[in-house]
Amino acid sequence: MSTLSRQSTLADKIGEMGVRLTKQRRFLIDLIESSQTHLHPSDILKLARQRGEKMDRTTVYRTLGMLKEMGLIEELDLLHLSGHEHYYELRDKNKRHIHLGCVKCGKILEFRSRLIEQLESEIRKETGYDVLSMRIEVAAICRKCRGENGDE
Amino acid sequence: MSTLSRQSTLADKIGEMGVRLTKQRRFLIDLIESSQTHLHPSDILKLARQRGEKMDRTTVYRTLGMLKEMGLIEELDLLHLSGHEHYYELRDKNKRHIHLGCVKCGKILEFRSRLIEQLESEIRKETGYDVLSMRIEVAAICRKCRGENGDE
DNA sequence: AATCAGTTGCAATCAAGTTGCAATAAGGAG
DNA sequence: CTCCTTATTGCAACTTGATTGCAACTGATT
Repeated sequence: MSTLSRQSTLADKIGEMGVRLTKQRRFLIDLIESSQTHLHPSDILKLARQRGEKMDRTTVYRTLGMLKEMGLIEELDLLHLSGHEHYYELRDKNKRHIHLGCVKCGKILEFRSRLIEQLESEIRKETGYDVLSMRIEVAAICRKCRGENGDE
Repeated sequence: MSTLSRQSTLADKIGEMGVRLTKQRRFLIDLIESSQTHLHPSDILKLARQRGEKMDRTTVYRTLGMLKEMGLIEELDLLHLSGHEHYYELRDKNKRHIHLGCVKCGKILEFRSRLIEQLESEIRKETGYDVLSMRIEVAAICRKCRGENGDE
């Protein structure tokens, strides 16, 4: 499940775009491609250091910014349920999804629906805007937290 | 179009909740209720100072935080098209809308659709989560900017 | 192997938002 | 209308997330 388990699509794409594939970029890309969770810059930095990679905060921000500009990753706020950092995930144009966060326990659930694509094409049709990306974040209370305690 | 043009619903609600209605809160509430645009903390502070109100950054943040907690205003990121500040707008439960931002000129368009309500009830039904608020922000290119210049 | 523009790391800086606490003022009691 | 209590404000210091300028380094092409 790590670095070489599958070909890095991002690395390929980046190479094609004439961008240098440095050790740091390779590490960050592998991390995002293999991660099951939403990562934020300090996560990435911490993981890099744990694995003995040389990596600076600045590089993390710059690389994430670049990947975002290229449309390869998606930036999330996750409703700022904890801190104000941004989170990042691999972009998958064919599988738009919603992030549903519980304001009590902080758990993030991903939710898919064909309504998202419908909404997107409605926007295109009615406004004439060219949609690049959509961010749908929902603040909610999960069943467990609702059951446990009415307030707090 | 200003302060007294209509009764402040927010001020009433706040009064009912046993919260002190100070000069600063009154000003901020009036401002948000009468504003046609999305305001961020430094806008509010600047406007207060221009009108000779005594107001501190801290108070702006605290008051916005309180109104947000009470569910009376909505917090937006507007995709961070300019800076990382948060924007605020009056909450209107019956009129959920999307914020559509042009990544080139920065213009924000509001867009309504019955698909939003459908999406919300679908989430409730399928996940069992109790939805408190939804934030839908779309990065796009407006017709004008697309026409003018293919890249940049 | 040599080259060199693209990248990185570091230190300094910026910007947004928060905290602790003394001074102030809202609004109910008398 | 004045007093009193306590919530609220303003200020200064601080924290956190992100950015910038620049010298040193390195990937990849010759």
